[in-house]
Amino acid sequence: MTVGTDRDSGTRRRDAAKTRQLLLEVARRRFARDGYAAATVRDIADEAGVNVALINRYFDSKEGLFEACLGYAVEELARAAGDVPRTDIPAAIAQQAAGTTPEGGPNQVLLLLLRSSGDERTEQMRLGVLRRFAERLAATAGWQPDRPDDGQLMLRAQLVLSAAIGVTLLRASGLQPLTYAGERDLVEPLRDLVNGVLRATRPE
Amino acid sequence: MTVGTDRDSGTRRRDAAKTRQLLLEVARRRFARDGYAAATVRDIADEAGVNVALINRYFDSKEGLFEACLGYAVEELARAAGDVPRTDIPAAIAQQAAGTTPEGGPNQVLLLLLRSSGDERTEQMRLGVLRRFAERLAATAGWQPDRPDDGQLMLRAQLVLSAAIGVTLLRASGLQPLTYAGERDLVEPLRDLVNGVLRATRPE
DNA sequence: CCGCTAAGTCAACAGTCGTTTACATCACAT
DNA sequence: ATGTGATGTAAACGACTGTTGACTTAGCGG
Repeated sequence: MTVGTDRDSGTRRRDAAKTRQLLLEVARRRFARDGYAAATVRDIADEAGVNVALINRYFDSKEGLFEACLGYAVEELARAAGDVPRTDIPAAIAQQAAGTTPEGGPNQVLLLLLRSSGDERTEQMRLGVLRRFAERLAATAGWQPDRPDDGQLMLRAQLVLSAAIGVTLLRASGLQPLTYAGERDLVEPLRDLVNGVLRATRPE
Repeated sequence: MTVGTDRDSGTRRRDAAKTRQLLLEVARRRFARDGYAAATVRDIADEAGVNVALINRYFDSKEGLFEACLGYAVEELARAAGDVPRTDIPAAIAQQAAGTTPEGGPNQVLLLLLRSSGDERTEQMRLGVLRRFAERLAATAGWQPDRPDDGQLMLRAQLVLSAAIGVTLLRASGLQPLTYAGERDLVEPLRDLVNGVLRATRPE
């Protein structure tokens, strides 16, 4: 083998890229679930099964680790938004929301977008993603970047975004039946919500 | 005067009830804005202009202070819900949301409902308020406690609650134009949202 | 005026936080 | 096989956390 000998085939006991990735996965879940301040680097390192010092080695600081998590969220959200055929927003929202469970399910991207570290630069990063996301939502209702907007469309788009984020949060809180509603249960009500907010004042 | 002499008329330099109240007000704002973990007892005490030890004297612990804040939120929310004529939910939501500003405005009750201390008992308290709030919302759409619900109505009511909480959160994040939208700007879009979600499948 | 209790302050405690430094160990090239 | 840089570990640092006990002082009754 080209990689070092080990009991497990094809894996190395020491792989910087792999442990870095592992730290990121754990940190994303912990930051999303507990928030920045409540999530400690020791907890993250322990759950990842590595030493605490590696966080500072690979990410400089706790803040750096959080920023890396946020960067991942940005990419993931851009990727998810890119797949949406621009007509079925509710389905996309339902999918995102459904991926968030109280146990810290597979997908907590939207939750991460709400956690704050207090750092100004990270905060701007966060706001930028939210703004772009809202613009994309507004575009589905006829909003255009150059054309002067009276603010109504963008405001309504941000209202939809609010709902998407609120659903994710309340699901994480364990509120029933919302928490244990499947993706399919969420699509229809969300469609009514989006239509109500965005199509209500649509000119044509 | 029956109260002790002081430069300010009618006020005492030492008043347990008053300082307790002052601590509560500051704590509510700090907990709502920064979350439980990030808000330190020293910061709260300093902003209130009193000594840190008084927090433990009056509220036993930081957890006790947080619980007291949550209790206030419960009362405040019940009071606000009591005034609503049960027909104009959107206006009430808009009012609550409008009271939340990024600088930590006059009203952060909904924000407080999302902050978690990790304590199990406090968590149940939090969930209880959310549940009751959702039930009240569902009732406006015809839901009744005894009648068996297929989950649709309650789910949709919780969706509205999600939107209300999401708006409050995003406003606190500083997202524009949502953040600087007045109460009057919010009412119409919120009405469309509530109608879209709750009236869409209404039988009659 | 004096004393006693309530109200508030002060300083320190033990624990935990993020971070750093010095050391050990593995993987690979030579 | 062996040295060497990359990878991971252990232990400690100072700062900060919530909390506590002893102390001081204001306010009221006598």
